[in-house]
Amino acid sequence: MPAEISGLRMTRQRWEVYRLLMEQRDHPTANDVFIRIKDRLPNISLATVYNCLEALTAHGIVRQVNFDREPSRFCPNHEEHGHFHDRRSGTIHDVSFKPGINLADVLDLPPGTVITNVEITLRGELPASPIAH
Amino acid sequence: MPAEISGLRMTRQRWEVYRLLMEQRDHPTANDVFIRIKDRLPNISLATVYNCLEALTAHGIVRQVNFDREPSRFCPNHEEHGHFHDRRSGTIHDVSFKPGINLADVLDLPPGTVITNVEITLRGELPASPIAH
DNA sequence: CCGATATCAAGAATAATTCTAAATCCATTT
DNA sequence: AAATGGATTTAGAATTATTCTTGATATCGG
Repeated sequence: MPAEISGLRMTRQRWEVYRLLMEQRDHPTANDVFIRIKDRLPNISLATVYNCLEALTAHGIVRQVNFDREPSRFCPNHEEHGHFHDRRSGTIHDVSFKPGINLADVLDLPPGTVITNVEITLRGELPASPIAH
Repeated sequence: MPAEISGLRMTRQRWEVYRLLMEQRDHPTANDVFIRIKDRLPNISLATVYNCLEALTAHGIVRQVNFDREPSRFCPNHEEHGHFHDRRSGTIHDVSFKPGINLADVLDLPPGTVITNVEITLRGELPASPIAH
């Protein structure tokens, strides 16, 4: 366990939360993390999971993703990306821009606008997998 | 008051909620609507405001907009557009794509993906108004 | 006008998240 | 190593936006 990541001192709990997000990249909720992490930290509390996720988020180590008013989900992907929620499977997928595309270039914003944060969420259906039939 | 809009039967309450959203396009929350609408409907309940907003949303007459986990906001703008939250003033502005830009063209999605819903939210700072100095 | 159905109102219930207070941990100094 | 002080963890209470429940009220077709 590193002593710190991005200036955030690592504790056992923060490290295990971070590790779980890195290993299970399906955008779990705080409660999902709480349930899954009990293998390794049987005594952790839900409040601590929230604390850890908040600390990791505040330091830019993980990203909080919201779909409408559903429970927040968390992912450790640093690339600028959006999220696609597949109605059919209920799974969430990272979506990036096509190479060379810059968000500021496609949006109609006054010149000089500073964008500090972007959230793009999509819902729909992915095509049936070409491998699957 | 029309008998219905987009297949939704208009009631006094729904009509006033709708009218308020059309007239005050600053993306109010349900509670904002509740407070503002008391002039016209002193006996309306917050639950009814929620009911009306839900009915209007379900019929595509207004749109529910979420910023992180803040209270939902509502707007009657039907154009495909995103929302920019200006940190300096706290105001929310509609943002559209530049003419000719199609979201599906700039995102890296598998061919055949069906997008049913898009939400784009931005945070940042608008430039100081060029008129203002 | 009458009955069926939809809507409204008031307050209780829900659920995600945050807060509180006490216990514990950890790094540093004595 | 013990003491100190600050950060972290824990458990449970509190908060808050929203939804649900129930009974009352309004509305529509006949």
